[in-house]
Amino acid sequence: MDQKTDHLSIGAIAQAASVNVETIRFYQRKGLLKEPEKAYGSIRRYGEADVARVRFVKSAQRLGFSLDEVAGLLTLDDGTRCNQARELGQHKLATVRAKLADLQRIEAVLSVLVRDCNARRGTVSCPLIAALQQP
Amino acid sequence: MDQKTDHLSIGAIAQAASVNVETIRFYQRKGLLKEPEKAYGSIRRYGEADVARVRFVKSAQRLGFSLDEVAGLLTLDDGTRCNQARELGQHKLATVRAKLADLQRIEAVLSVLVRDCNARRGTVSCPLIAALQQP
DNA sequence: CTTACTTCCGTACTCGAGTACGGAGTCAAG
DNA sequence: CTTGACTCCGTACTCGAGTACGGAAGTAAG
Repeated sequence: MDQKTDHLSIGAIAQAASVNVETIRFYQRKGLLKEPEKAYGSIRRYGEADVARVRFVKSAQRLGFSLDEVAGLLTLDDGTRCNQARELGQHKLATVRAKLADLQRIEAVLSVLVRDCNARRGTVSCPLIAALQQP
Repeated sequence: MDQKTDHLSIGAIAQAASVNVETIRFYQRKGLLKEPEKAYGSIRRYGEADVARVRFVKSAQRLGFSLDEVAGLLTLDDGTRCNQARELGQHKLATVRAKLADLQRIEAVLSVLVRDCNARRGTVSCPLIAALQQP
């Protein structure tokens, strides 16, 4: 990438991306992050692009993507094989929309349960628990 | 619980609750489900209450509760501590809503990316990654 | 130059949520 | 009463996503 911005040690990139140093190394083993060359028998240096990449992994992960899926999303960043990338993007979009629908359903159920819990205070049994009893 | 309805073998309860036999045994080891006594050197029998309990675990799990959290909910099952159950539910609801917001953002970005993929050829940076930089 | 942190790298461990295995014992149909 | 399926139980394995450990080499401040 941009050579002149590759100045961060592994500890610095880890801190910048709010992850553990070991996590950086783990991602490198998984192929999610390249291992930069060590200049002159020295230590590896990372740049802002690497920080962004790690943050991206973490963000996508919070949305329920597995690391393998994130790896797939990251190939969209290539820019050189647009057709394959678009195809992959379309597939991911479908799964995103499915997850979205699931979460919306869950949100609806949970919010009703929590609200009823408030409203029916004093009633014999707890509606949240009762509601979960039915399949 | 109700003795006269305790007639199901472990295979039967597993099937009734749509889980694996091993999952029943796993839940017993976790303390999520009691291990019924075996009547006279025979096999263990389960009742409808046990089926309901397993289904409860599965339902709560689908709402994003971990098994430990489900265990917590189950101890509140006497119905007298609705407030505590509500608090657990509220906390879950907050995390679900956070996920929803993130997911909606990536849905928007991903759909734009897919639509503009071909037009975007040659562009250096990836809007997908850019979109996930915030929080 | 010394001392105290970092990095490097491999291997190994953790944790959650199960699944699989294998040699008993038990049950139910024929 | 035998045969085949099911149960019991312990142990061990899986898989994803990291964390921890430990010795050797590199680096930065005094």
